[in-house]
Amino acid sequence: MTLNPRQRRLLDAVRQRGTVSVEALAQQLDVTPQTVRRDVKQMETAKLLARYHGGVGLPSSVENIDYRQRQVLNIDAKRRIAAAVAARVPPGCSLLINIGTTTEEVARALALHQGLHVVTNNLNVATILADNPHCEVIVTGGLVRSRDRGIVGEAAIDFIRQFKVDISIIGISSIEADGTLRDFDSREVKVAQAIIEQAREVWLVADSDKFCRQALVRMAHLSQIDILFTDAPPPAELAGVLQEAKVTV
Amino acid sequence: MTLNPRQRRLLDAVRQRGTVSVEALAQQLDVTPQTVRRDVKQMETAKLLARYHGGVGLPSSVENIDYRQRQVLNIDAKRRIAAAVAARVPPGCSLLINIGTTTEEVARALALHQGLHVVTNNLNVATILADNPHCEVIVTGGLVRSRDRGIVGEAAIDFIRQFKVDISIIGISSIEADGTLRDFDSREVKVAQAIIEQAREVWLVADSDKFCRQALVRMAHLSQIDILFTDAPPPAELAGVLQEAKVTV
DNA sequence: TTATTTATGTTCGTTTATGTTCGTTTCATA
DNA sequence: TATGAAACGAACATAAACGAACATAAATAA
Repeated sequence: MTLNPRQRRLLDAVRQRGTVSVEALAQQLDVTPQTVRRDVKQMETAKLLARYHGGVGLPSSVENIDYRQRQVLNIDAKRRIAAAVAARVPPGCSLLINIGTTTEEVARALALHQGLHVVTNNLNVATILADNPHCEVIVTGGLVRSRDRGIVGEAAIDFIRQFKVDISIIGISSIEADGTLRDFDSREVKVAQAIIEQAREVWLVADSDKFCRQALVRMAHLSQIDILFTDAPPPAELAGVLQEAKVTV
Repeated sequence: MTLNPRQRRLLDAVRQRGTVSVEALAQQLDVTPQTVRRDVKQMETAKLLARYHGGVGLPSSVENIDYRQRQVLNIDAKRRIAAAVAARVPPGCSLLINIGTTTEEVARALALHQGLHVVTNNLNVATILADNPHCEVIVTGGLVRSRDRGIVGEAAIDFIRQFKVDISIIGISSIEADGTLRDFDSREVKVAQAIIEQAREVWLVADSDKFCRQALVRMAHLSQIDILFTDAPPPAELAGVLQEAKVTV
């Protein structure tokens, strides 16, 4: 289905807030609740959202729920980060992009860039960028993790080692106060390390939620990062560590 | 399509502002709304922008249209073929699945199978099957073709050569009367050949449209196929050639 | 020049989106 | 379980947008 601007705003509002009442949507979109219902009805049949008595929510969908929800978390911040990254990516350069919801937003933001060469181990990123005919997309081989459609494993690492790119764009699960970067999955970490090694420049994208989170496996240290893109000033303890890196907020 | 200067300005205005009303465009371009509509109509069919009642916006993301349309072509037949294939795939076996709309339907039909091991060079198949947690999905590395999200190139072939699977499921563009199987893209053909070589058994899926079509590049011969799944009896000339193969209709 | 095609404006009947009203359904709570 | 308030949806009303058909002017060809 093709969405008109109001429907798009509606969808954004729901994605951002998780669940919204019809009344609130009506007020926000400046139409009557009846109109909201009509929109919602259509978008429900298109599986874009789910409705319940009194409001609207995201579709529970057969797809991986927790990933879907995580994707929604902080979507605004991620979009802003993605836009900032996209603005700095020169046309015609080569990129390595890893797994993560933020990096997926980056892929979306790059949809209109010209002449990019992108290597990724994220099926979603590959799918998004494959739609851009001015973009050469190379996907790594290997095992697909169903949770987030990331590709991990030795095969993926070997594959990545074939390339040397201008910029690596990586997402992360946690940034500790001393600048240690961690993730939850050791296989993913190994891939990310390879991605870091094969790039002339490394950009980290992380919304502010990541600053105080805990994760298991050490991936790298902030000193290996050239630019950090985020949406809020990092906590004070980190500020010192960040001296080594150039930071955009 | 070729755009005249006014249409170019129109497109610029929409790109810049996101969504614009027909009325505003008419005023800005100094023509009547009717003319704007005529322009917009053309540019819509050229997928340059999306229209809705009252105005114009950017096309809702970038889906590969002609592929989408092809996907719908004969969808019923493809579903039936896919169901027949799925019914014959034993649980826990290993599969190689190549590019094609029919093979994608097969992937959908396999969504509930248990313990499959699937290698594919089709991003769509990988995405569909990755949603099935009881299924191990391995995607080949290589260049993503934006037209249909297939992965082609030397890297993909080398990758496939690492595996030896129970069954290969391949789609095709054309089956000639003498049993020659052809496709349009030589890169895709090379991948398909590798897929055939690495399987203990080869299943071909092809709806009846494929029987009388022409295509460029020779991929294989029916004698290399073990089972052909289709939706209508093949033409008489083919029947003889099919003696070598076991056929389900 | 004249004829023909093309692009645009004009008119008007048709469609669409949205608001309004009101009877029905759903939900929470007594 | 009964009851009332809130939410819902069907039906209708209306204004805006749309598109077909025709008119007209400009560009092009003969």
